[in-house]
Amino acid sequence: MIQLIRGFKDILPGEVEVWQHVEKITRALFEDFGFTEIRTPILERTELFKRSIGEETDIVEKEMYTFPDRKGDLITLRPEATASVVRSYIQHKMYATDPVRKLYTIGPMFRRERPQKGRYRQFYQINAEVFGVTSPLMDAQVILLITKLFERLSIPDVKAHVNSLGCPECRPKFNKALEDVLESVKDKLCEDCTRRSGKNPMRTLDCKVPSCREALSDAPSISDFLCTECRNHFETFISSLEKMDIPFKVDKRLVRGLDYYTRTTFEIQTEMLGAQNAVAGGGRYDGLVKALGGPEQPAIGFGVGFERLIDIAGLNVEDFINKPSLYIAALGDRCVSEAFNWQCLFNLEGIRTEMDLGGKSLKSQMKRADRLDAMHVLIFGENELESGFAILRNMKTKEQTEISINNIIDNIKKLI
RNA sequence: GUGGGUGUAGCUCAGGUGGUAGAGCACUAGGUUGUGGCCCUGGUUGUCGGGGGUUCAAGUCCCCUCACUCACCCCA
Repeated sequence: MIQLIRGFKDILPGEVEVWQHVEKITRALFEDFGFTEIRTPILERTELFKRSIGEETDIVEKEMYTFPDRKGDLITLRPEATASVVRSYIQHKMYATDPVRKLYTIGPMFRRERPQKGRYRQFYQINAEVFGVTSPLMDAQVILLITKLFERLSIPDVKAHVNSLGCPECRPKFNKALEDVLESVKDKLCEDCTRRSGKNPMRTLDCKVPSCREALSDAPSISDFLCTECRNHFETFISSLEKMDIPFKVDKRLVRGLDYYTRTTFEIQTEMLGAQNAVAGGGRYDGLVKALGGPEQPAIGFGVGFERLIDIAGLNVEDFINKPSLYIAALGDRCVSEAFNWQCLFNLEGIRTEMDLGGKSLKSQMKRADRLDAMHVLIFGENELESGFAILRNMKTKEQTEISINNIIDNIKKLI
């Protein structure tokens, strides 16, 4: 037997209904906030991800599905959505008609990591990006949007963690100060942190190894190094979160794994996912559009892990499954072929109707109608064919009524 | 990439110290010659994850491998 690929997953009937429900809620909310959908390819030139996410990141270094196509060009299954959306924004010169664009997309991402709870090699993300707005008010609105999404999906116990990573003006000063501290405690750091110290010192801040946390307990905080503009930006952001009554926590150790972030970053965390505590994450990336060859346009965006969302949403599959409203139990060849016509007509009228074409006994047809949870059963055998009246049984009340076979579609439409 | 746990019927799982595979549920047929759920009776289903080894004999012991799962790492 051929099995699906490790870390990949079938979404089966039953689950799909829940997915559709979550998508529906998401689209409605995002569109109310002025977002429009964009769909980009899942394959892009490898270069795009290297330049946006960063060469030194774990994603690019060891998690991407990259391979040469038949001409030898290196292409990659997208590990995240932002790079593609930015590419598309630039390529189609969306900034020309109106630099302010609010885009969302829902689709699969691919990362070759070891699978575990809440982590798949193909996973779905809801993504939203806002281009062309510098104001921190937009940062707050983005958090509001995520918070409301969770609220509408009745997701309990999530908390927004927020931080500022500064900008190309102030971050180097912070990095310098951090590097000095790292240098002074370098013999206490774990192997990973030693490596990070040189390449990406900020990432040592979210190391979970206790000895590293201890060694870095009085490491400088980025908030002490923010330039005036970044500080103002962050403060306005915080105060507008407060004004909107959005619960959040300033988390100075919140650093993120992608290089393109500037200023505001955030993560929505939960205790319900085992080791994976982030359901959503994102931030501002004011330099990325330009870095990828576009004009200087600020941007902010986030991704929500679809599987993780569904994991903690506690939605009942039963509430979403589609039950037939009518089951036709026909007996004998003549009745089956007549009933078959009716079934087609009912379906075309929007009345979901099931029947058995295999010549089964009435008892077994009733059993199946029961299993499918059909509301009504239409019984139609030789007796009914002769009398001209079929029997309609209500499966809940067990009430049975005779229905004239002439105009049976209309007669039944009136009753169910 | 590293470590732990688990792989037996469609599902949930039994199968001391090796002796040739079971239960419940599900499915199906009948009891009820044309009426579902409850009850009763019968029936179907297995490459015991895969490969190799030890043995007269392996679901059981040994080796290898694969998958699932949880954790590290990282992230959605």
